[in-house]
Amino acid sequence: MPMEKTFDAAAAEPRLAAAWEAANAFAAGANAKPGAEPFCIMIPPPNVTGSLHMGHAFNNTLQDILTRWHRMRGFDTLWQPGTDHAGIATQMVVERELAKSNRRRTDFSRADFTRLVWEQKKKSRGNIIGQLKRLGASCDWSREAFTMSGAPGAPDGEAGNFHDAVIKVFVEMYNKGLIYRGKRLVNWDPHFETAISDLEVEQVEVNGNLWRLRYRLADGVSYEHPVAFDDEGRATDWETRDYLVVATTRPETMLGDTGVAVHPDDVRYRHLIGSHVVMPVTGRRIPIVGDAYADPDKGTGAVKITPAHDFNDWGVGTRTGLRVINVMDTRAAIALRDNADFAEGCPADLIAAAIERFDGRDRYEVREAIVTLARDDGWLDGIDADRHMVPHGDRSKVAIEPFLTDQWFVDTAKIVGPALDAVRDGRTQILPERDTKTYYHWLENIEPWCISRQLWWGHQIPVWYGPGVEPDGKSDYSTEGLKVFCGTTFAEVAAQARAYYGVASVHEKADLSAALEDQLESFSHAEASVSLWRDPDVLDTWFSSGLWPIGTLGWPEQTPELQKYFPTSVLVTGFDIIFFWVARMMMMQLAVVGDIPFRTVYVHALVRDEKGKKMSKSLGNVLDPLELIDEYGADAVRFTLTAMAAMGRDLKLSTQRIAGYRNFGTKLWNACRFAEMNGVWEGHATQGAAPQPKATVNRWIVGETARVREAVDEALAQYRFDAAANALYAFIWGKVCDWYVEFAKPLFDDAATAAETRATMAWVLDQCMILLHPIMPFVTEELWGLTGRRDKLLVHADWPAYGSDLIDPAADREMNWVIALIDEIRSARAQVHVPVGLKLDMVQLSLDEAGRAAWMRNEALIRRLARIETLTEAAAAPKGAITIAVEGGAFAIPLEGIIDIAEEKARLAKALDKLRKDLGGLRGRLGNPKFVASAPEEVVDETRTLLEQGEDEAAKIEAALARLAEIG
RNA sequence: GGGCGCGUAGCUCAGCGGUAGAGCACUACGUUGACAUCGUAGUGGUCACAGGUUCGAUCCCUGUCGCGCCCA
Repeated sequence: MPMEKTFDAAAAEPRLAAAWEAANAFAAGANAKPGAEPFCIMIPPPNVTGSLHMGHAFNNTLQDILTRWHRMRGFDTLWQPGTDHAGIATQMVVERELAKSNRRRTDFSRADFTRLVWEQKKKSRGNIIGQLKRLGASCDWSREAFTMSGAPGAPDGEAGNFHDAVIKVFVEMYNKGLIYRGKRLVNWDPHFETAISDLEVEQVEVNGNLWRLRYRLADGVSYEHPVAFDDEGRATDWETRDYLVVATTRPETMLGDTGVAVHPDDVRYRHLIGSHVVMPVTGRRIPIVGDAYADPDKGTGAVKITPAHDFNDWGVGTRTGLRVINVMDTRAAIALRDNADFAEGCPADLIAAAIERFDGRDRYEVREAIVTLARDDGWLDGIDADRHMVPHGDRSKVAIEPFLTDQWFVDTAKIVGPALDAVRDGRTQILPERDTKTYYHWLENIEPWCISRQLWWGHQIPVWYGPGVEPDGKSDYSTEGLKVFCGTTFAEVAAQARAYYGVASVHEKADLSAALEDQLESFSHAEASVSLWRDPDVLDTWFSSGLWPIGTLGWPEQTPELQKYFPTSVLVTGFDIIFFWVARMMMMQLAVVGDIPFRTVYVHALVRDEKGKKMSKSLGNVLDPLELIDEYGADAVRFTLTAMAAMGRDLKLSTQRIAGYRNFGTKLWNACRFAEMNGVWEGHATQGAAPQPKATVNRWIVGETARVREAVDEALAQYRFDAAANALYAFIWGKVCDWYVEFAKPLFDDAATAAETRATMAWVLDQCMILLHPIMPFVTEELWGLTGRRDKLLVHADWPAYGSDLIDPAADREMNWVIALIDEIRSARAQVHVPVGLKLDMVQLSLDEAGRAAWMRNEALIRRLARIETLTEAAAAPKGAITIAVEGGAFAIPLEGIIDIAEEKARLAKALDKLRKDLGGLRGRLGNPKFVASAPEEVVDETRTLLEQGEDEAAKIEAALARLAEIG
């Protein structure tokens, strides 16, 4: 059945994908040569509930190119797929679902809720995986991993040991002192009611106010505040104040103020350091402290200090010994009732009034209320509009609160060293190189990593608490006094506890109160026992995905895959997760197994819309890769992303561009169709070696093929995906289709050349399919199947290794001359408006030896492509002819009566003008003795040659012009 | 404020010490034995600006201007 005119991507893609799957084509080690070197890529696991966006499409296209390329080259290749359980994101999906029927997470038991999330996981997993498959991602799908596989409560079909790996790492790091628990100010997300890490906080610039509040000085103190200044900034007038004005963007936090800071060198205030103010509302007496954090140029120079609700204030409080008063609950509502810290040191009536007024209300409501109160009571000094940064949760999009809680931290300072060294000494290479700076900068200034999350979906922290034992033998159940047991299972922990407490039996209880209850009961038992309860928190998602390289390969089991594929070869990822993921994988792999996770990290940029805007749902400029695949085919989308993947640069995607590359696929398709019509594929089977044709044209295209193979390999070896794509585009369209296919037409008519041309064309087109396959897998696989008897699918075809040995320099020169001649004739014809279809006679005025030989050998195709009827020799050009000057010769085409003499004059004059300009430059250089002396010899030689050729050509054009002048 | 980039044809971008390229867009012509998802020919650039290094600078260095991004 003859080929269709175009490739039907929509129909072919599922069929081809099924064929690959049936052949197990992507399995680890498939198509590996004996003793092959391993090549392994770990997919950056998408969120299990996610769907494919343009960034994924880009990221996975690049990985697939590398994977397919290596697999075809016979490497022992593994592209490891999987998904991430994505703690907050996934829990959010389920909670949103529940909210539709007015239910909350807390309406369920933890186990029941977790079961719902597992169900959601099962339901959504297929989405993203199916979408990756539609892109053509050649992952070993039989090895699909999940960051929570094997976790307690995991349903059937979720076997695996990733959970074991995560727990084991936590326990080991805890035992080595790399993980600790601490009461610290953390970023608290009031929406999800959990701590988050620094990285999950986004700074958002918002329009707000700077409110100035008057805090009354205690003990009758007053001071002179400067109010007028001379030109040099010296105070010239003062007023007496018995209050201090502080400026704040967050008035509501004044309820937790425990100090006012001024700069120790600030002449306005420094004498007040050590004095006190009495707070409005609460009547609390708080000190004025000196600290360099107070910037004399910002606000009023005096800043209220709330150590419990601001990171900077926490620092000031720590340095100057201020109290810490927490006035908010986990949802960022003001919490004053039964708040002993708050009540301490304040008059009871004021406390009662404050509770009445503010307790239980949202932070923003209280802000309004405080400002109103301040205005009414006369301690609002003023309001200035102020634009400032407010930290927001990257998932919840609500303003985060610095919040004082007990959390678990990785002591990153202790494990950062090896991760820095590995990049510094080149064991791991980050590309583009500038991203190493980003990596260094972050790691060199690394902060402790808060890894506990107050969520239910995730790896529960393997820590159990029991009572502390005081010197007098009493049990201590206070938060600070608890004894921590860390182990991979309760049995392990129970053994530790039995030894620690010297008791025979240890029970596990749900929480502290259940444990206490049990403990009280145990007094009535004969046997001494202790009850422990597990830390309810789960680990940051990135803690587990930080173990992705070893975890997916089966660690802690010493699997053959781990032996073979670790350290992995390349990580392909976006720059936005260098900190989240890349740096942490480096630190953790080095800390846990003492080796780098990957040898190369290829960092790519962002996919933007065609105007350069970040794609976002709210802007409505999101291009959905799946819709694009539906419309243009996966190959077109892939090729577009590849061609635009200049290292480290954002790519602006337009559908026009995708359509252009879809056309490129069609172009190759039709070249193959042309071949089919000319019997090229009759009896064709994959050739092991390149053909050795005799005709110059065929020898030339074989050499060009060898060139592009080298270019593609070199480009891919350097991760220059764009260069690989462009080299193939230029070769297939610009060389094979534009010239070779055209040249072949007359060759097919000649019995002497037909056979070898068929063989050559078959080979060349095979090479096109092979070389293009990593970027455009579908159309090439389809063509491969349609065009010959094949032992293997194209996905497993042997990648060629031939090189410049196939280039025949003589054929190269000759074909370049032929192409230049055809170009010249076509250009001349078009410019003097000779109808395209008209066949003309041509006169050869002069031609050197090489030119004559070239003409002889290629006459048929020159005549055909330049539309020349006959060639005769003559010493001089006939009247009314156009002149064609080429290297080594000149031709004329008589066009008397057909062309406009003036037009031909103009054409030649223009050509001559450009030529003279070029020659002027060349002469100028050669005339400069310093150039001849200093420039490399080959550059000087080349310049001389160019000059000679140019002068020769100019002479011919001048002669032609002179002739035209005679005619008038 | 600190850091990293980027300013090349109308647009999107390659190039990078030897005198400027691609795709798209645009103009004219055209169904010549694959392809109109096409062909042929063409228009279009003091390579942001100013200095410096060099025989020679779009490319290297310095500064200026403009635009992004990241971290505070």
